[in-house]
Amino acid sequence: MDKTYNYREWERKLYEKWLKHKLFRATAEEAKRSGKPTFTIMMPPPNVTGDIHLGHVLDNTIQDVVARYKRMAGFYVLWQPGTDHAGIATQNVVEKELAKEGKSRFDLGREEFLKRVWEWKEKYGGRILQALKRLGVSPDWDRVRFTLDEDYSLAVKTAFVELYRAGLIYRGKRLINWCPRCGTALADDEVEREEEQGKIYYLRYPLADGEGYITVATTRPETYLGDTAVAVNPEDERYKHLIGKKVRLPFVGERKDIDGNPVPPEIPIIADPVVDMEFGTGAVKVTPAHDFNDWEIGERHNLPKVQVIDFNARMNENAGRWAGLDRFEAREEIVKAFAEEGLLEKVEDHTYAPGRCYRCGTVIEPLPSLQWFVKMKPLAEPALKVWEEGKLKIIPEMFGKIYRNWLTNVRDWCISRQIWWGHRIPVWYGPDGKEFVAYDEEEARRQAREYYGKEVPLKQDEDVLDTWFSSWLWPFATLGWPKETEDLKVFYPTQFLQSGWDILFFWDARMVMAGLFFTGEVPFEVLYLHGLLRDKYGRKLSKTLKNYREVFELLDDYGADGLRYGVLSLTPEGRDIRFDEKALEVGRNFANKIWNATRLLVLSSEGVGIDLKFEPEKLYQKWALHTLKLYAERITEALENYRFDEYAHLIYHLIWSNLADWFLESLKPDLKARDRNAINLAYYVWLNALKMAHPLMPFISDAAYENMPLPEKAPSLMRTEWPEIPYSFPEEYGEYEALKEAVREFRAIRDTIGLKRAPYRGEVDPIFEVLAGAERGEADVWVRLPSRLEVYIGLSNEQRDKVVSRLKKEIGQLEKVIGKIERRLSSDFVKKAPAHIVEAERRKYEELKEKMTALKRQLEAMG
RNA sequence: GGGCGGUUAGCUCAGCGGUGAGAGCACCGGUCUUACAAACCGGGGGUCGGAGGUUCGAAUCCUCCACCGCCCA
Repeated sequence: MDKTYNYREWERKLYEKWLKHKLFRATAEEAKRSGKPTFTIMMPPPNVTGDIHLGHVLDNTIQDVVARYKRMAGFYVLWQPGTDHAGIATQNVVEKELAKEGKSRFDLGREEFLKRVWEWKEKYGGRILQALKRLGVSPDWDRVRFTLDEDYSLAVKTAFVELYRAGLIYRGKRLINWCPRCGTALADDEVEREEEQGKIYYLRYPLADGEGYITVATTRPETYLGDTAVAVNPEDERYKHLIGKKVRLPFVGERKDIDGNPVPPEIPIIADPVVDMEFGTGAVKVTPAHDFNDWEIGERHNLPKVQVIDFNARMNENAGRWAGLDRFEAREEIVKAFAEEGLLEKVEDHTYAPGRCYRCGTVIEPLPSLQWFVKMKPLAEPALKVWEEGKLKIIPEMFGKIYRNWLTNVRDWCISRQIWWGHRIPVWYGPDGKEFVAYDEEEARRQAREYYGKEVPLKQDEDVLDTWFSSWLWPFATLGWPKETEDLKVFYPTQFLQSGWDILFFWDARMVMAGLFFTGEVPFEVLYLHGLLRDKYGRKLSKTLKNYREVFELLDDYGADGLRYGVLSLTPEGRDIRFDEKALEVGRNFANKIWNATRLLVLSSEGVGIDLKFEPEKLYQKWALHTLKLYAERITEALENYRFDEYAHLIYHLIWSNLADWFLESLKPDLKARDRNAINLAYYVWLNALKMAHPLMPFISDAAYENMPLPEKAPSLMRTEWPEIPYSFPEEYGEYEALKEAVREFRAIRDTIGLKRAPYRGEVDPIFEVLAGAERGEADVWVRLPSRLEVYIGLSNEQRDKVVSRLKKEIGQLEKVIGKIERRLSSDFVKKAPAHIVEAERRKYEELKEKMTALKRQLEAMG
């Protein structure tokens, strides 16, 4: 074995081996043949043209831990991988490429453009999955699905048609979030808001009937051109007398509303209770066509809707002299015009939160537009119910409340996107605009023939569906739905789904809705949400800040296991993760520790027949077996409860702090003596520890396993059984723990004097000598260790003074504790606390008291 | 405005009613002890955000306050 663990080489070698043995493969036939219960995990499909980042590392480490653990625990595991077509993001990437050639997608036309995107996808689409392999993850790569696969497209069309026929999809003219850069509508949750510094403008609107004006405050003066009312609070004494009067919008001629009807520049002053009297002047301009609140007000008061900004974010013909200007240029010009006429009262700095496109950051423009929507209420209610009834478990619990809050307030979902890359909406229109919803054109034609009584030309909707409209079908569409496949029967519903909390609404909640609606099943038993990775200062990881390193670099520097360990051990339950490379160092060192400990075992047992047969004899051996058992129980529990950070810490503590630091040190004399029984016991202990490390650190554990001369071996630890340790030695465990305490105290005293070895006296297991650096011998004084065991360290007269202060300190501490227990034992505690607690407290008191007397006597004897 | 969290050692976090408050990192001192210096041994360090309350017992439960953060409008 090499002196240090060469992870690069082993990672490559082992992954090849795992693939060669088809260890990740999962088929319905084999699942049935195995007779095992199935356990299905759906990989959140990464963006097909995206690059791997730390979020993927965390995502996939968690899934791999679960997948490998469940396989070992006796389940037949399917981990379904795949990628997502990420409509807007991918289209953006290709459009950017085109832009370099000076072209737009319209220059190419739909068909040619899509060809280009597919080319791009073929070229780069496998990249992210390839990158995941370096992490050592174990999904069934033979089943990779893509949301634009032919089968998958059928699922999407079916979903659309079924929802439409159930009356849950409709087309309507609504105010939607429009990204002028991406040129598409967005769903509400695709809009992000963050506070920024802006300005608030106070505009004077002259009253129509003559003298005076009313001042409105706005952050978006350019939309005044589309104002159709001024609203005040009905309780507002300042404006009560103005309600019902009209103002005349300056510089405005006749305008047309969105239905083409003329709208005059005189607009009413209306009263509406939503108006905040404290904000600005207490009077607000109402622009129903460009603001969601105003849209609502408009609906209530039957106001016309005047659009003044077009889909390119330019002012339209309703803007009169400003028509054709960009909306922000128009703002400047309009403010200037108001100022010139003395209609600008003032401008103040103002913090506000404009909506921005989550894909490109452009300020979104609310625009009235004809779009397709999904009615969410009827889908949300059952999704909420299954959680309330415990049929869906959300971990950590806190997110359940957030899930509930969202589902309770959910609004209709705008699913049409004005882009080309995606699932084209399966709707065809007749010459009169009549819509025919069908799986394909042929069926639409049939419907049209029936409707019109003759053949008419049909035109398919130009738009595509929101990507989430395809990914919400992922748990069953990947398994063949709507066909009734064997896969679906065997592997669905699934057991475990994990994601970052940021897509709880986008994806997780919607999958529950879709699962219930289309299959009548909760699509997964457990929804596990983890936090988002941030830098060590708590900032989001971002390309512009460059506050992170590439995953490949981290893999090179720390190895896959180091990265996996580091990321998982950092992950607190539910909260965001402050990423620090230091944690990866810990992981890398841990892997190296495992390697070296294995090396000790292997090198020191050459020539000894390993058959894993042994009899627990010595104290340290029984302690080790008991420790192994304790940790196996705790680790299993942590994994069963999806407490991954705890799992990471437990396995670290077992292997390093217990087995390496104590067990292997205690074993050394027996190794030297080539004690066959001791060595086989050690192999047993070590093998089981490696098994428990395997889900988190598959490479180093398997590398160690490969190096161990065992009678028979599986192709990977993943194909071995999860440990259940049938040994229990509570007595000896306690005894050895006391011995550890004595060893530490002996070492500490020896250290303060600066000795490498020191004489000792007392009844202890012989291993004490090895561990403590103690030997039988003579001394001037014998000092009792402040341990439960009666062990003495022998000192010369000169040395003892150095120890006195240490003893005094220990006595002081003990006194405090004893005092506390004394008070407790003479209080109501004795009467009211449960008997076994009181009993334990009494025992402890006696023990400490005894120790105290011994120490005090000792101190006196030393003068 | 509605909802959800957090505040424990210098840092990141665990502990979430049973009792000298833990881990890793950082820090200080020592060590080439033949698996490992990516290591070993030892050490210092916290009035568990504040104030009340419940309890025999509170970092842990309740109330209020302060500060920080997230989501939705």
